[in-house]
Amino acid sequence: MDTAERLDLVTKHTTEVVTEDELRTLFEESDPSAYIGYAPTGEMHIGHFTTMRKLADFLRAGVDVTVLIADLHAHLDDNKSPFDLLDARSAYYETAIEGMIEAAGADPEDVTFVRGTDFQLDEDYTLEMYRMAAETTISRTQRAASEVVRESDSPNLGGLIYPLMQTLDVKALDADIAYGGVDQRGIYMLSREILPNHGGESPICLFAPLLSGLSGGKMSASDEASKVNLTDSPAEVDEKIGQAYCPAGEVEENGVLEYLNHLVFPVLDVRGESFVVERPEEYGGDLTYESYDEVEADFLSGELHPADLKPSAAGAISDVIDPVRERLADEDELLAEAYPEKYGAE
RNA sequence: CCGCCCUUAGCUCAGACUGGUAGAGCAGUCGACUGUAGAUCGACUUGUCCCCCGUUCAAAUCGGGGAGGGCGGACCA
Repeated sequence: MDTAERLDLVTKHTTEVVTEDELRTLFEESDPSAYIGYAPTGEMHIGHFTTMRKLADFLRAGVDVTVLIADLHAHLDDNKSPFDLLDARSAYYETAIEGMIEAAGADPEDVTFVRGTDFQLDEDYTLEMYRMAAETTISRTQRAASEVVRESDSPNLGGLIYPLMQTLDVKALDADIAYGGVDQRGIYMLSREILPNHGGESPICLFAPLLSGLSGGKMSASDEASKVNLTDSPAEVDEKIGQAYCPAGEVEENGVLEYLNHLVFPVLDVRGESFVVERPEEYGGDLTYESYDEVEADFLSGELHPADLKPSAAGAISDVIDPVRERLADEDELLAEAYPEKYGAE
């Protein structure tokens, strides 16, 4: 695979590359390494899946991939995970992520998993963190973390340490590329700015798009109707997609189309399958699509009506999610221990 | 260590001074209209009033104690 192909594979379905020149140089000079970090907080959903699916592209392009389960970060961010549940949630995240990588057509064995507490308590790391804390202003740190850390009138100190640690993670994991959703942009721009002053190099950044909520607007992790969960049954997926905001002929904030674009088609692509819309004869009969662009074109022209698209899209989404759901169902103690108040015994 | 303020529906808050067992907006649910959803109309639902004790015929409301959160002062050899 030549450099142009690798670049294409690595950058497609991203919203921004900082910077493309640096990335090209990186591929010409070496086999790069990339990392993505996840703080094990709430349950994983389809947004995580679209971001994670790209790891399959990285692996195919010969990029060394590390997934960081950022357990300390999960507690630092407004105590989103209780301290004594960090291990259980980390275990759940790891299994769910392995399932997503496998469902995306890659081998989870090819990915290196690391937990935050494996290295974030080391003396070198800690010492450098104190230096950073001394040399970085509160407002700069707040701005960096504003899209990631929970907003509050009385923010905790943990939310300010959060982006500093994330910056040090880049160096500790020896990652050339920092990958994540665009919500991470603020933090990694801070990293690019200050990491060179702390013994590291500015990471090259790749950002994945965030999916719109199914009710229109931003997806909210706490609003069940705005997203599909990895544990949703086909019936629940049908229900949620059926209720989704999906104006005919509009692409803006259209979650159904975004799911197809960023998750369903990339996976069908790897499997060599096409997307079939079952449609009553009354409206013209079934349609078969080989690419997302064809779907979007028909949707924009009015040829493809939302009421026909939705059930087929829901079915395709369920298919893609299914392996992950089954994996989690087989190991139901993972969810029970990670979220005892929801899945716990009795 | 001291002082002041806050805690009421899923969310933001009103009601407290002048006790009579609770309200608004948003959210949510259900219909109508659309070959989906939304928007728009129409209807509806929503509560250990932070906890305990006390006063009273009656406490979200008054008194005492406690918990959680916020702000300030003091201390600064």
